[in-house]
Amino acid sequence: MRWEEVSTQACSIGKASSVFGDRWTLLIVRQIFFGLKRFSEIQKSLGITKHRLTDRLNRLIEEGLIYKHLYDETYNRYEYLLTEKGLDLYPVLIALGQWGDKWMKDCDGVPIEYVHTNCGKVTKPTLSCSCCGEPLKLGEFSLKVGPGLCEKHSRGELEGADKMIYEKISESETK
Amino acid sequence: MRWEEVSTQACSIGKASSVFGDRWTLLIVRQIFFGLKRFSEIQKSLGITKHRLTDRLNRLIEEGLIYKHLYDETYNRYEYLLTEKGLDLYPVLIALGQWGDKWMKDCDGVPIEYVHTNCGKVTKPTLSCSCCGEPLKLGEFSLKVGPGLCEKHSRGELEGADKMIYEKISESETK
DNA sequence: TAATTATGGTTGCAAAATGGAACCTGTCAA
DNA sequence: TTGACAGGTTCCATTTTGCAACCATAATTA
Repeated sequence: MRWEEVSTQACSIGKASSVFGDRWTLLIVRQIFFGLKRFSEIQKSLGITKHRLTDRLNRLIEEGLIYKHLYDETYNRYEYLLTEKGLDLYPVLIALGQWGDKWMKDCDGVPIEYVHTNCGKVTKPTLSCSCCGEPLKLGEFSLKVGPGLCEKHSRGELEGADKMIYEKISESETK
Repeated sequence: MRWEEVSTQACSIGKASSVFGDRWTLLIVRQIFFGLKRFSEIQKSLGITKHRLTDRLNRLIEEGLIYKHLYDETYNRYEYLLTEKGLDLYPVLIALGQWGDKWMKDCDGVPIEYVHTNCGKVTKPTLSCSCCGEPLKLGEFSLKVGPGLCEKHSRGELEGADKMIYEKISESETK
């Protein structure tokens, strides 16, 4: 599979990866999420070249994750803001942060904490079941072929990664 | 910041990104997570070149996310398995999948579903507060400078992305 | 008034990462 | 003894990225 084909996968993780499978994109989204909205802020903070940043911001605009807002007409200054689609990445950013906090920590402790406004406490966000609300732990859930893979399989359209995922998951289901 | 320096960030999302900031690494982890353990399975399913796959697998071993297991001595066959550190990425994979399900879906529906063994239902895993158990929605949590950033700031060690994140978050805290 | 600085870029070229294809070693199966 | 498969390695072309210089506009400073 060439890189351009990655986005054509049925698997949602694959599709999402096609947007974030490069050095900077996720870090740029992080910066905007944390409040760095202007070109120069993002560029200086990440040390990414302007060239590359222009490229990535345009890509993110094309993908509908951010939009450009002219906030000062006389100065002609822009800020980049997250759309609903972009904002909705917060579980990914938080999950990645939690993983980093746990597995790549240094001696100074957690760099950023999250305060749940409703209960007022510092929280370590956890994945939970949408039905029963219990934490979704490893080993307490199983994978299942969904309608998306199933339909494509019956039409004989599955190939590559999707096909092998289909096979592995159906195999594990019958066990 | 050069790419090699990304891993030196205090921010956990940055550190985590330094492992996954390339085209294939996260997809490889996904394949192993979904049950594709062998070199040739992963290689064929992703269509990645053997060269690149060797590279990425070695990197993942170095980082402690996977290990190589000789499961057939006479044939000299290996499988790649996730370590605890690698398995612990499941919330990231699931969160990314949920985002893709929502924002990059096609007409056939969700490709993969998760069944919560405890309650028996198909679940859409959600981030929840570790203290009160309520779903952690956008706008219902705030960011806070944690001990990691705080210590480094008082020692004057913050720079680049970390420094600007520190400033933005302290600013939002006082508001 | 002239020179300098800040923002938000673009352009051109060198360096690094990636992809494609061929090749290699060990084992088995026909 | 030929072929096939697993699990790689090597070499080279293509693509992506990084670096540095440049540009236009507006504001600030000397």
